[in-house]
Amino acid sequence: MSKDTAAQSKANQATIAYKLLKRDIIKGIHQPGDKLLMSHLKESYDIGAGPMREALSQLVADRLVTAISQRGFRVAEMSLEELTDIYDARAHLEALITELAVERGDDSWEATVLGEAHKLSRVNEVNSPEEMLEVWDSRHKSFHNAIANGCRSVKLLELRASLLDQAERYRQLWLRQTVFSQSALEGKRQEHSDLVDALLDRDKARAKQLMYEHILSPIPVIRNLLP
Amino acid sequence: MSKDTAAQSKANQATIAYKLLKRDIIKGIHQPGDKLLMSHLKESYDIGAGPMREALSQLVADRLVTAISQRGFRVAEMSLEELTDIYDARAHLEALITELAVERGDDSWEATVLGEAHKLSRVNEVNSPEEMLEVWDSRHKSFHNAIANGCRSVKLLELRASLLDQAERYRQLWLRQTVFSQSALEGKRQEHSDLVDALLDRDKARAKQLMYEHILSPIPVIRNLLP
DNA sequence: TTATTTAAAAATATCTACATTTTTATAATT
DNA sequence: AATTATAAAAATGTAGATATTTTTAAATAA
Repeated sequence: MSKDTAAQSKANQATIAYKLLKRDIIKGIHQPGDKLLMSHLKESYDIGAGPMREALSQLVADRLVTAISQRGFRVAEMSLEELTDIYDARAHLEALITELAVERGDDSWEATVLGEAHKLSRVNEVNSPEEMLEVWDSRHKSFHNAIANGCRSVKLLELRASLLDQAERYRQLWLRQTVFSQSALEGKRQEHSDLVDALLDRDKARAKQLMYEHILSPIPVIRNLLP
Repeated sequence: MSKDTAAQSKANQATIAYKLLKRDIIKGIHQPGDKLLMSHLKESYDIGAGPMREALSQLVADRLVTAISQRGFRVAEMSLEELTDIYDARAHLEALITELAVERGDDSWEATVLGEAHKLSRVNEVNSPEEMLEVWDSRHKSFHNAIANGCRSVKLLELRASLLDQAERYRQLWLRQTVFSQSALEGKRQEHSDLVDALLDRDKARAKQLMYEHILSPIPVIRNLLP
């Protein structure tokens, strides 16, 4: 039995429910503002009320769910204000982390970044559009993670992960538009290439600026798609 | 009945336990690494296992508690590595937020900062040393919050609050040393005064740099006191 | 003897089923 | 229409059952 399977089989009900519910909220199966009825959740995820509440509290900490005492839980709303706020924060934080990565990253960091950039530029041998979406997104994330990891700050990376989670529902809107448009995809390719150049040149200011703009670039697309 | 009292009386068991346990961990009543035995917690906080687990999961999200499935909960360890990591992240984040506050803060922000700075400089009419500690800490926090609020970014302020929570056990070590030393207190007074000058001058670079150094300054003190 | 293995017992964590409290929806009344 | 009473639904909490881990002690091997 693999390590993951073993870990999964040991995971408690609350953890399992947390992962499933988080995935379903990001997928949009539970829409923003939806009431998360305990009786419904218990049935859907085949779990008792106790562990279910535990999972819900964790999602409240993640800001994907809101709670009102004695009145239950709802999927967190999405709004233009929040979109702007999250992306502003992400852009500034990612720019900071990029700056630190250029300062602190070593040779093996450079190598990893280069490798991930290459993999991302070669997303071709896929069968379905759905697979394309999945593969590109996964490699895009790996590429950006590789850059960020250079900052060597556990806490900054945790804050970054928290903002990424909060941005994920908005990102999903942008992702389809981008991956299924040759011109948009080519634009991203160019941005990533410029970014890698600045990183390898150890040009802190330029890398920081490029990353700031790169993070903010999806906003107009998302703004149009927001319900 | 006041709004607060009403909210408190309506709060559920998990929320009450969360607040109490968090306070006790920060106070050091539960020491780093301590096992948080469910039977003991249930008795201490007079609560069932369900809500207690809910409170514990939230503290895991706050990084004040660690959990291992089927093996329960422990108070998160403290370490020199974590001290360095948290304060590095705090310094960079607070510097960023200060920069944004100088850019984005309006007249009423300036006024509030000035007002809080004044209150902090006038911590005198106190009876006991313990009260001194409490009042100075509270006003010091209000002063820094006032500065940070100028950045107008809900999400960055949330990330800041999260790091503050994680730093709190380390900060407590520094606080006593500082508040009970006339020279240390005078040093802080000077730093705050310089900071306010830079903010009101709208000198972004200087304010950012001063804040960065101000946040890092407690590290040597804490390092000496760390068990 | 000392160390290691095994098996049973105890302690502990976790979950489920049910009980209680609170909110919400509906109907009746003013 | 607004208010109150009533019933249904829902959230929250409790107690005890179940499963897992840890401890203990005995047995075996080095």
